[in-house]
Amino acid sequence: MVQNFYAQERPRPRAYYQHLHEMPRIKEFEPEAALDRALDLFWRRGYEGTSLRDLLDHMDISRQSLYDTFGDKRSLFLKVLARYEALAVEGMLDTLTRTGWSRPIERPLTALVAIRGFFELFLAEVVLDRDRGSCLMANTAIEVGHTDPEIQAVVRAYFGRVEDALHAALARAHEAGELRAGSEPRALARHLVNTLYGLGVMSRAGAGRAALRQMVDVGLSVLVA
Amino acid sequence: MVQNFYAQERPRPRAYYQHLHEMPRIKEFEPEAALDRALDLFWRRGYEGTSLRDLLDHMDISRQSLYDTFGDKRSLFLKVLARYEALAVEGMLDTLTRTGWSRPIERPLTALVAIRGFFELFLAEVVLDRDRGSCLMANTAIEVGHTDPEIQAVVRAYFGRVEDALHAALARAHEAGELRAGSEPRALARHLVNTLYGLGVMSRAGAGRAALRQMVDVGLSVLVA
DNA sequence: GAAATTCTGGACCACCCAGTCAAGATAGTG
DNA sequence: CACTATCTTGACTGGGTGGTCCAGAATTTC
Repeated sequence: MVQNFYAQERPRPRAYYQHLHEMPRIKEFEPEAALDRALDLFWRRGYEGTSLRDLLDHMDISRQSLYDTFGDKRSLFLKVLARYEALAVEGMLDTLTRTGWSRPIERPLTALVAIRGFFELFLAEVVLDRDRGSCLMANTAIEVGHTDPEIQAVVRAYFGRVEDALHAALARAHEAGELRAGSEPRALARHLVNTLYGLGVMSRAGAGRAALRQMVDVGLSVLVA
Repeated sequence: MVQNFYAQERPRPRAYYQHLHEMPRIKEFEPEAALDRALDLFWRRGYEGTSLRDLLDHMDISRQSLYDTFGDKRSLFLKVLARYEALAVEGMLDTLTRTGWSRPIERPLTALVAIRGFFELFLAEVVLDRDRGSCLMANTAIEVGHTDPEIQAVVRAYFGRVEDALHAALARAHEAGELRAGSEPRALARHLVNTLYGLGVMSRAGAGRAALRQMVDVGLSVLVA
C-alpha cells in the first residue's frame, strides 16, 4: 500500500501558543494528518471531482475548522500540493541523491542503479496502486495546468525538481562513464521525466503491469550502451 | 491551427427520413459540426469542467436538440470520444500506415521517417497548441479512467489502436533492418505510446518547445543504433 | 390544407456547490 | 473564578448543476 509513503506517524504537538500570554483551548485535530487525508482524496478524484462534502467527511473535521485552518478549497489544494512535494521528496526523490552505499545491502550504489530503483519505487507505490495510478502533480497538470497559472507554476517547479534530481544522478553516471557515448544528461533527464509521468496516463487508461514494466525498461534503455 | 485537423467541411445531409411515409421538418443543424464544437470544449476543459451551459453556448443549439440528438451529457461525451478517434485516425494515425511514397515530395518513405513525422504532427497540432496541449484521450484517462470502466475501455482501445499502428510501422522497419539490433517491436511501440502521451502532461505543466522537442528526440533515439 | 416532426425559448425541478454565520459546548490559561 | 480561543453543530445563502417539460413557431411531405 502507498499509505505509509505519505502518512507517517508524528508526535502530536501540544500547546502551539505557549509564547502567548493568554492561551485557551488548543487545536484538537492534527492539521498535517487532516492535510494527508485531503491529499488522498484530491489524488484519487482530482480537484474539481472532490467536493467540500467529500473533504469534510474524509478529513473528519468540521466545516469551520477547515476554513479556519486551511482557507478556502483552492488554498487547501495548494497546501496539499506543497505537502505532496515534501512527502515525495523525502519518500522517493531522496533515493536519487542518496549516493554512496545502500544501507541494507551495504554495497556501492551506482547512479544508474539508483535511477532504476527510483522508477521501481514509483511503479510500485504510485502507478500500480489501484486508485492512485498516477502522480498527483501530473493529474493536476492535466486538469488545471493550462487554466490556473499559479498552480501550473507549482507543478512546473515540482517537475523541474524531479528533472534536476535525475540530472544530478545522470551527471554522476556520466562522469563514471556509465552512460552511452555522446549522451546529454540534461536531455536524458527530460526524457526520463516524460517517461515517468506518461506511465500515470497509461496506468489510468488500464495498462497492465507487464506493459508498464516494458515501458520502463525501454525508457531506461537509452541510458546504457 | 488545429481546427482543420478535426473540423472538415462535409456535405449537408438532407432528408434523413426519406424511407418513412410521413416526414416533416428535417434537422436544421449539422450534428457532426455540433459534435465537433462539443469536442473542442471537452478537450480544453475536461468532462467535469464542461457544463451544460457551456455546451449549449458553444454548440449553439437548444437544450432540446442536444438531448434529442445526443442524449445526456455522458452519452454526448462518449460520442465525442468516438468522433475524436475517427478524426485522429484519419488525420494522424493514417500517416503511419501510409507506406510507400510521400505525395508532395515523391520519395520513398521509410517506416522510421513515418514515425518521426507522426511525432512531429502530434507535437505541432496537439502538444504545442496553447489550449489543447494534450490528447483528449490522455486527459480522459487521467480524469475518469480509473472511475468509469466504460470510458476507460474506450480510452484503452484507442491507445491500443495507436500502439498497433506504431507496432506495424516498427515491424516494417524491423524487417528492413532499420532498427537497433535485438529490438522488440511490441516493446518499442509501447514505449513510444508512453512517450507520446507523456508529452501532453509536460505541455500542460508548462514545458517549453525546446524541452518537448528534446523529449521526442531522446524518446525516438531508442529505435536506431 | 392537414399531419408530422423539429425547432426555439423559457419555466421548472431537486439537488449540489463553495462559502458564511451564529450559538453554545469545551478546554486550556491566569 | 474569569478569560480566551477553539471546538461542534446546524442553519443559511446565492448560484450553479444536469435534466425534464411544455407551448408555440417553423417546415416539410402527403
